[in-house]
Amino acid sequence: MRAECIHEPTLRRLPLYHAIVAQEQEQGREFVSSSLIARQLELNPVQVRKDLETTGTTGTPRRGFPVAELRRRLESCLGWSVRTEAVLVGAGHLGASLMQYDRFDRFGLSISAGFDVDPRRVGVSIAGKPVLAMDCLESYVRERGIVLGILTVSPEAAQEATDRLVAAGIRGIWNFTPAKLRVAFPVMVERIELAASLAVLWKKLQARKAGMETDRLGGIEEQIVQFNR
Amino acid sequence: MRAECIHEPTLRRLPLYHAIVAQEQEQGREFVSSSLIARQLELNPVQVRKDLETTGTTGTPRRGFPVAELRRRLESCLGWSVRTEAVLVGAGHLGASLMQYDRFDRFGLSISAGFDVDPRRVGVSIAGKPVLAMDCLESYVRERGIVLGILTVSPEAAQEATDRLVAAGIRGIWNFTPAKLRVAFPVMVERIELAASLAVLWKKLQARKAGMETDRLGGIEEQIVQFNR
DNA sequence: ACTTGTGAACAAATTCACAGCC
DNA sequence: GGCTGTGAATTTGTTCACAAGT
Repeated sequence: MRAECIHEPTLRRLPLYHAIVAQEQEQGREFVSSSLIARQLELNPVQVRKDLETTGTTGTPRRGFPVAELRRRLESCLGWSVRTEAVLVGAGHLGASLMQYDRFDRFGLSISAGFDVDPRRVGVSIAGKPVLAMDCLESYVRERGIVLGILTVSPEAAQEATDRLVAAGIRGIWNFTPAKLRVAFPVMVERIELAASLAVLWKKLQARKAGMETDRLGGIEEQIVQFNR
Repeated sequence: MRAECIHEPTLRRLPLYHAIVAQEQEQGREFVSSSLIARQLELNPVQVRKDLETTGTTGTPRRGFPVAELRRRLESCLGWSVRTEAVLVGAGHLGASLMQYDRFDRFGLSISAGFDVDPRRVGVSIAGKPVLAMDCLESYVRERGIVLGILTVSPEAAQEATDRLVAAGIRGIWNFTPAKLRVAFPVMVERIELAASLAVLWKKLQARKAGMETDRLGGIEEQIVQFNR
């Protein structure tokens, strides 16, 4: 709906809500409350309500939010109801596992082909999708009007692959490499930040230790638990 | 150093700074300025300075920050200077690609073994690391005092694998599955949020379209470019 | 009781403005 | 001129407090 006014922190929480809502729906529940969701995710119920409000769903007091409608709206806000075709560049182990990952279906994402420089990988098919030679990339993307590229090449090869995707007319790149990609304006990049995630985990582990010490001294424990989001 | 007072948004940017600093160091540069980093990452230079300040590095006017020291301190804050052993559970395609991923070395992470329920995967070795049967998990973890588990099993198997890791005395779990894991307090979980990342990318793509329309009407373009972080 | 929904208060994060230095 | 460093202002995000509905 007015999906552009959902701010990023909220957007990033929506998939979590969706998982719970879907699970509750499968168990036949018709209404779900913000506090139920909050409890399971260790979040503040008000935050959950505010987030759900941005999806346009309206709950009824004493009962909660209607599960079916909420799920539909979450999926719409997440962009899961629109099907988008993507090509994947770099059909190594990581690339292959993404090509096989059937869950992308629910996210509205379908990978229609993989590309690789290595001739030994070219010609095989992974999960029914062909792995093609890099020569075919531009024509394939252009002919099919593909808008999204998934990048799972080595970091050294990342920029060149990007340039070719951009030249072929791609609009967005989902970057699984640690490289910072240089792209011209209208192309959007979203990177999976492994290093950042790991850094946060290291910090949580440290905080845990610190927390347990203050704990022994009769300190607070809630703030530590909250880390575990 | 006083790594506990680094807040999360800053921490998540540190790997980006590190990549640039390392690159500049390899090119023989001795000083790097916050504005140079900011330009490359499309960030605000003040933010870069404030972030770098939390690492304890102090720059000198007109020259910038000393590259070698800055890099060392970044690595220390990121936890890359401490070596941590991990086990990986779920040696499928994704698991295998993580076991082979040599870049984890720099992050202070070393995966010493993989575990899998599938007997066809057990016994092989990936990147010189053994893939063992799940029966051996607890004893392996306990004997070696392993603190970190990497979870790359199917979402259905995630909770059970988690319970076994926790029972074996693991302290943190790096969760590559979409499952929300239930763990007892002192265990910390950090999840790679594919769905959230993809949702953000969908939104960027929409925003791009909207941005280009307002652009045509003589609007602003900077805020859109900023998305591309 | 238990819920939604919301304005106000609060906290966190970012950006601005400018002083000081080379 | 270009740079660091920092308090203040601003923006953004979260939580509180409470009215209202069932």
